[in-house]
Amino acid sequence: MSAASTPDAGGSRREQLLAIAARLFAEKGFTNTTVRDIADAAGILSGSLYHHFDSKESMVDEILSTFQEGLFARYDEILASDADARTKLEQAVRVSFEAIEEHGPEVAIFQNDADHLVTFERFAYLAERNAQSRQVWVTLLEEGVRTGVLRADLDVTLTYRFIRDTVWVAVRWYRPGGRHTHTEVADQYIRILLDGISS
Amino acid sequence: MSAASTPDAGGSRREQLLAIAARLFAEKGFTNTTVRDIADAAGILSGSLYHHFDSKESMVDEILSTFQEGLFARYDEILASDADARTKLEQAVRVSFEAIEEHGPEVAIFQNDADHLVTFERFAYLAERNAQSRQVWVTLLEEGVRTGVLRADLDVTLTYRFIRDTVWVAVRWYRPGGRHTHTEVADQYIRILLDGISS
DNA sequence: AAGCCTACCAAGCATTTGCTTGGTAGGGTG
DNA sequence: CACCCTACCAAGCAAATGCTTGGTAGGCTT
Repeated sequence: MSAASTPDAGGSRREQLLAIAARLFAEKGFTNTTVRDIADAAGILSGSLYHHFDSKESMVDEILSTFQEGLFARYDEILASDADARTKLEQAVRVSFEAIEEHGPEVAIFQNDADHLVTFERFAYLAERNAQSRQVWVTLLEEGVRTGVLRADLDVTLTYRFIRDTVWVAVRWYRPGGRHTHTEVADQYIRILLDGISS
Repeated sequence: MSAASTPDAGGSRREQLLAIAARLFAEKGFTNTTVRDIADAAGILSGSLYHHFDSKESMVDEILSTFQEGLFARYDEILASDADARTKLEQAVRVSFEAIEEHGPEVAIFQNDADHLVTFERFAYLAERNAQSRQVWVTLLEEGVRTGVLRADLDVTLTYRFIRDTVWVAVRWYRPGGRHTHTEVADQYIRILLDGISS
């Protein structure tokens, strides 16, 4: 096999630059990160970025769409499985914390900048993904209520919002290699979500 | 009483401009809101803002410090009361959702821009307030575990993060006058937090 | 009537921003 | 050896940005 097209161990130059950009976008926000910031971090001049990408927008576009494609493929797997609602709910939570572990910058960008980006036609798919995500959680919650594993008096919409927000906002403080693994965090979160903190 | 200094029903001109700025900062972020945006929304030219304020920074400074002063006064009241830990925890949650109801823009600004602002010396007090907030929740949780109203195996630090994030992130979707009052949202949240969603 | 204060306008300046243009060095291929 | 491709540099442009400066209109006080 010829390694001519991707000579670097860390992926193609294009992928390296996207990883650098993702980290900066996550740290400082999309609009607050300049193309000069990205170029400096990569050790090149800002103009040189335009050899690889059309625009700053196309960078964040590729970062987000690639990430979401992978994430929703995993959600779909869970939805399609024949486990009970409680198990599927747990799996969805675990997959989310796994995404924070493996794709922290992408999650952070989506959390911080999606509202702004979605106002451009180019990023309309972000709104669709949002609706899709809502569908995943609401479906699982309703199935849980119907099969009796969740409280019958649950406000499904409100609960969906609590779960969505709590899971993803963890990207603000979770750091790989820190005091807890993402699996431990997911376990604790699932315990609180299902059984509460009361004794 | 002379009404010479505050002729307007909606507060002084200064306060009006701060309210306009707060709304825009919350919507688009601090750095992504220009002084021309604020001036346009107020119906004046951007230069005229500098008759009222030293800088864009001093606007967000006044917005955040005023808000936090009021919020932490309420937390202190709760901490000083002689109710049991569970009641105090509930009260702290209710006060937080009340803040979202009454000071949505301020909460949103703190959530979205505090990380960035705190890198300037001028906003060092934001980090202190953060530590203070942590102290409030951790104190209540530890008291709850000690007095037996909360599970003995609770990871207090992790639980604190879950509560803090879940409560404040609600500012992203909660809208006054919407389908639920802030009191109803607080009730549902407390129920989930304490008892879980499991049947 | 004189002076002062509040609230604003009109114009512009220095810097930063995303992006463009024309060019070059090095390596592989026919 | 001629050709081409990838990856970059050097220089700069138009627009946007925070903020400054000098001035004006209207009301209140003395």
